[in-house]
Amino acid sequence: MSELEKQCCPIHNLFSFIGKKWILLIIKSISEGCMCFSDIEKKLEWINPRILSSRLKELEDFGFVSSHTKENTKNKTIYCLTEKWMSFSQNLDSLMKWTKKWM
Amino acid sequence: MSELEKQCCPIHNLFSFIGKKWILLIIKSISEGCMCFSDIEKKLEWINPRILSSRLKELEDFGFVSSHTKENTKNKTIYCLTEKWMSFSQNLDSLMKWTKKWM
DNA sequence: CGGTATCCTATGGGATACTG
DNA sequence: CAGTATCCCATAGGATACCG
Repeated sequence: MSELEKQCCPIHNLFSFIGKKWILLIIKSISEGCMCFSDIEKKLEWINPRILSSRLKELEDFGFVSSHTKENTKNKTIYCLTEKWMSFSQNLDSLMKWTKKWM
Repeated sequence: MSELEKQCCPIHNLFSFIGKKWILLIIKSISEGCMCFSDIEKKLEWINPRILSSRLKELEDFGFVSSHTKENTKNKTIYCLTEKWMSFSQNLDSLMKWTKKWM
């Protein structure tokens, strides 16, 4: 990998991940409070369950979402945002200001 | 479009655009100084000319790159970064710090 | 309810050859 | 040199049906 690529790679990975379809909408949904699968499905009326399932896994792998399966409640899994996302989201304010001015 | 989508859309557009393959590498190349097509091609050794051409157009449409065709020099077009990119790039420092800590 | 499986199409983008 | 044209394949993701 060239020097150029080394410099760009982490930012590219970050942007291409967050830029994926549904990712931000899913995060925004969960940001209103931890949610189970069908809650998110309802919020994002047109999402395909296959896509939602795979996005949630990707979000977990990336570290922006954590999932917890509640005992006793027959497989009820809830999804929450992580510290990693909270930390990242601090960058969003200035980015949103930028988009308002330039996009 | 739902309220949720309205909130996320500009950021999504921004991230999905910058997250595209080659976009950051092209920008990084040009950031060393305005360049013509073949200069960028040489820097990014493995890029397909069809892709480079289309990415440069997208970058122009997005407003991150401007192109100027020099008279007298038979179709020599040079590509430069714009104010819009310069303004955006001010957000990159904190993002890079974030990636160093979290990715 | 909380997902998986299957199918299908559209788009992305690489390889290569070509043009003014 | 500065792209464009053609072809081709892999992946993304929507539709729908199904399962424990």
